[in-house]
Order: sequence, then C-alpha cells, then structure tokens
Amino acid sequence: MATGRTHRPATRSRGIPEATVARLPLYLRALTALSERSVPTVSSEELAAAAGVNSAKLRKDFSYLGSYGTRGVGYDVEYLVYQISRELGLTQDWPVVIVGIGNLGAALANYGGFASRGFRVAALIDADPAMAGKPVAGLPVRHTDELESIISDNGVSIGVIATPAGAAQQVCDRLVAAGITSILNFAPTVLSVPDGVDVRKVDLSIELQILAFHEQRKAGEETTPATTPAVSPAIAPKTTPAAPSRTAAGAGAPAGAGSRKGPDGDVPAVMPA
Amino acid sequence: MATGRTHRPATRSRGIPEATVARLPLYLRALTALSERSVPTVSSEELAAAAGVNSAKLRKDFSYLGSYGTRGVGYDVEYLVYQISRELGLTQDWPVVIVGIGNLGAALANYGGFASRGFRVAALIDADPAMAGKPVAGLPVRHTDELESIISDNGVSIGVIATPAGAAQQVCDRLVAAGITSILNFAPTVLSVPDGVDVRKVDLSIELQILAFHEQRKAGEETTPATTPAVSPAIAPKTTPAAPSRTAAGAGAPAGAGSRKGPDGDVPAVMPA
DNA sequence: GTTTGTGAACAGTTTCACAGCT
DNA sequence: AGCTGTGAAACTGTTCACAAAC
Repeated sequence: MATGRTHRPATRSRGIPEATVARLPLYLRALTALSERSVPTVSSEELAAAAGVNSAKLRKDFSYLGSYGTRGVGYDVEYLVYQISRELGLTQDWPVVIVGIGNLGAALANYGGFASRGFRVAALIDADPAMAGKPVAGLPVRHTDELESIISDNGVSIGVIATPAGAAQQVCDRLVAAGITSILNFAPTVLSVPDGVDVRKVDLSIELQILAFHEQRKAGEETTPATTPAVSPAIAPKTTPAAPSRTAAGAGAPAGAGSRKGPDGDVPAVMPA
Repeated sequence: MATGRTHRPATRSRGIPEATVARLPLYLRALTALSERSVPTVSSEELAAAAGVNSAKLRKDFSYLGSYGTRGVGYDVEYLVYQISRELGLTQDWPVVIVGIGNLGAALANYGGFASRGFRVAALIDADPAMAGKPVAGLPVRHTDELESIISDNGVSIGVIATPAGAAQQVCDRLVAAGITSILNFAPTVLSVPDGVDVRKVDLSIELQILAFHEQRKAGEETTPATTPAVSPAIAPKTTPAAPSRTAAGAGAPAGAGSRKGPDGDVPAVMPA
C-alpha cells in the first residue's frame, strides 16, 4: 500500500463533508422535480421536507457550497440545480461500463435513471461467450476479452460490477489496471483496491439484515421487556465447538473483575452450565 | 401529522450503535467463509482484514455484543457466527414480499443471497394483470389486489419495493397499512412512513453521483491544483449572490453575478469548461 | 510471548438558536 | 414580517494505546 497520502487528499479549501456529498443527489432530485413543475423558489423548510431531511441540516449542507440563497426568500430552484449538478460533476457526461450481465446487470442496464443524469452506459461486458453480441437494453454485450480496450477507447473511469461474488475481485483488478478509478460493486464481496480508487457497494443482504435487526428488536420490546423467548433452539451451536476452554472459570467469579460478560446470561451452550 | 414522538423510542435494552449494526453483516459474511473452511479461530486482525475494516473498530464493535473473545487467542469462529446471527435476528426466518416484478424485481427474486440467510421470499407481487400467475424464480406472480391478504396470511413484516418511482409511495402506504414495519426501497423516491416503520433505501443513481463527485475531484487535482477557473478557496461571496430577480426561467438569467464561480448563466445544460 | 477489551482522545455529524440580511 | 447562514453545543463514530488476560 502506498504509504504516501493515507487519508483524504489535503484539499483543505473546498472540503465538503462526506455526509453532505451523500445528500446532494437527494436535494438535486427534489429540486429537479420542482423545476419540472416550474416552481421558481423554495425555502429550506420546503426543500428539506421534499428530500426527507431536516431544514437546519439542509442549510448547513448548502453553506458548504456557498451562499446560494436569499434571506427572506429562499433558494432559486434553477440556480441551485445547476450549482449542485456542477458540484457533483454532472455537467459532464460520465461513460460507465457494466460488467456481469446476468439478471441484475441486465436490470441495471435497463434502468432509466442511468442515462438521465450525466451517466451513459458505454458498454455491457460479460464473460460468457454465448452472451457476446446479444443485445441488452439496446447494446450488444461485449466479451470480457475486450474489457481493457473498451475502457481505454472510451475513456471510462467508472465501472459497475454485477458479477457473481467469486469473479468480482478478479474483474475489479482488471478494471483498475485498465484505468478505472471508481467502482460501484453489487457483488457481495469486499473488494480490495489500490489507493486512489473509490469503491461503493450496494448489498441487498446487508440491508435486509440491518432491517431484521431492528425488526427483531421491535418484536421483542412490544410485548415483554424481558429476554426474548427466542426462536427455534434447533440452530443452537453444535456441541461445544472448539471453544477454547471457556469452562469452569466463569461461574464462580461474580462480577469481581467488572468486565461485562455476554448478554444478561442467556448464552446457550458454551456457557459454563 | 402524526408528529407525536419524533426521536427514537427509548431503546431500553442494550444500545448497539447503528454504525456497528451496519457492520455486523459484514463480519458475519467473513466468519461464514472461515467457517466453511473449517478455520477454528481468528484474531481481530485477520477478521478485520477479511471484512475490510480496521481491527480496533472490529474489537470495539464486538465489545458491544459482549466479551466473546479469548485474549492471546482470538475469537472462536462458530461461536461468533452464532452470536452475531442471533443478534441480527437471523436465527429466525423472515418472510419477505417483493412488490414490482420488473427487471429489477425479477433480478432480486432470483438473487441467491436472499434465501441463504434467514430470509425467504414469501411472494412476488405486481400490478400488471398480465404478469399474474407467471412464474418468476419459481414463484407465481400475484396481483396487487392480494397484497393485504398475502401479508397477513404469511405474517410478513419486511417488504421490498422495486416499482417505478411513481408507484412507490402508494405501494408503501398499502404495505404499512397491511402490517409491514420494515421496508427496503429500490425506487428513487423519498418514502414517508409513520413512526415505528423502518425504511432503508438502495439507489443506484445516488451512488453513481457520489462516485462522480470524487471522480471529478481526482481529475481536477492530479495535474494542476488550479485546473478549475478562478475557484476561490473559501467562501467569497462579495458580490451579490444568487440574484433574486430571476423571473424568467431559461435564457434570461443574467443575474447570477458570480458569487464565487464564474461565467455561467445557469441553465441545465452541459457547458463547463 | 500474543491478543482482547476499553477508557480516553480525537474526528465527524447533527441540532440548536440566533444574528443578520431582505 | 420571513428566511438564510453559521457559531456553538450536543451527539455519534473512530482511533489510539495500554492494562488485563491468556
């Protein structure tokens, strides 16, 4: 790993917080909708409601971009749309390649939101020779062999990975070697990339698991505040796994050390018993 | 409306930070892979590398769950898999409905990661009568009319919205009315839901826009630190900022008066340097 | 020796509340 | 009057570094 600049490039000057950057697209979408309805101006309150955030946060976010509002009036919609678009780099066109044209890749290729704002699908790439040439979303699928040439010929810097997990890192390496510096990863894997390459991931099962966590908690608290009667004991851990001798020790030592053990003594198996 | 209690319901029990919850699925995935290779124990260092985080963070995350490691040794893989699964609520089965069986919905239905861990697709629902009965991923598509009965009959509490943006809020309202309390939204819209309902969103174009932002910045800094016009580092809104009098949308936008960036009128066109 | 678990320092983010402009 | 822009406070999340446990 290049030890050089570890963290953010020291672009002190226009340091827009990451959290703010992540919300700009949201504001932009809300503003675009207003623009289409020919609404001339919005207050932070209205726009915040449309974007689903609170107005103080929105104002602070905008304050990082500059002073684009008018006190007593609000923000000029068209002007803000332009400023945010520019800030996000959407005033230029970004060619994008999608690698892995299975169900998901095809769905992404057909997704309208792609072309609409600043992005253009430059090519669809798949490793299956049988797919080569087949049209998907109006574009012929290209074979992986052409990956490098497609990227350099079109000056592509953003790649979308929609391959199975097993192929993702390999594809990623090739994309990076070919010059890609931003990757959107739909495969359920952790990608490792060199410094200077950005990766964002979209992961269905992670999202579901987060929802399940909160869902479980809801179910647990609405009835009994006590320990959840919990589920099928069928899944309990097998016979004392290779658990390092966690045996006797515990039971006898009452909170003496002050370190908290697991959850309020519910632990199945492996527990001192 | 319904502005009752805004903030979190006082989560009486143990408060696992949201950021930690979001990483648990990542750890779980890495641990599952180790488990399949019959690795008995891992150190925080190794596991952190596999999950793509730093080891201090991982240890702190685990410390919220309890003291499940052994100093000098590491963590027992099987045991941790079980503990995290339980914490996430994956020791029970969550039936899920997918609404909107277009390209994306079908891709999600076919996604293997769904069934694998704690989730089961209970039904696929679409508003198009022509779709009704057609099998997708081995399940017959049901018509929207049946939405309420499907949910209550199967005790579904998690719903996935993969409809066009225009239909999303309406579908959301019906899901919530039918008893759904967790929603994963793939439609590019802000959903409003009553208190107590969790929404997570997955949005392709937002992710791409965030990548574009960083990409643009990279392009700007790699050669000259001042590629961009006369970018004033800090906010220097000397001249009148966004002009209020901007009645006519479109061409007649003289105002602007570069508060900081320069030329431009405004207009949603592609015209940067 | 190794590695966990955690207080304490630090960094980033959100919210508050109000001064200042229109 | 209304609304933005922003310091300061409050909160959340991350990293450090080391004592305690094996």
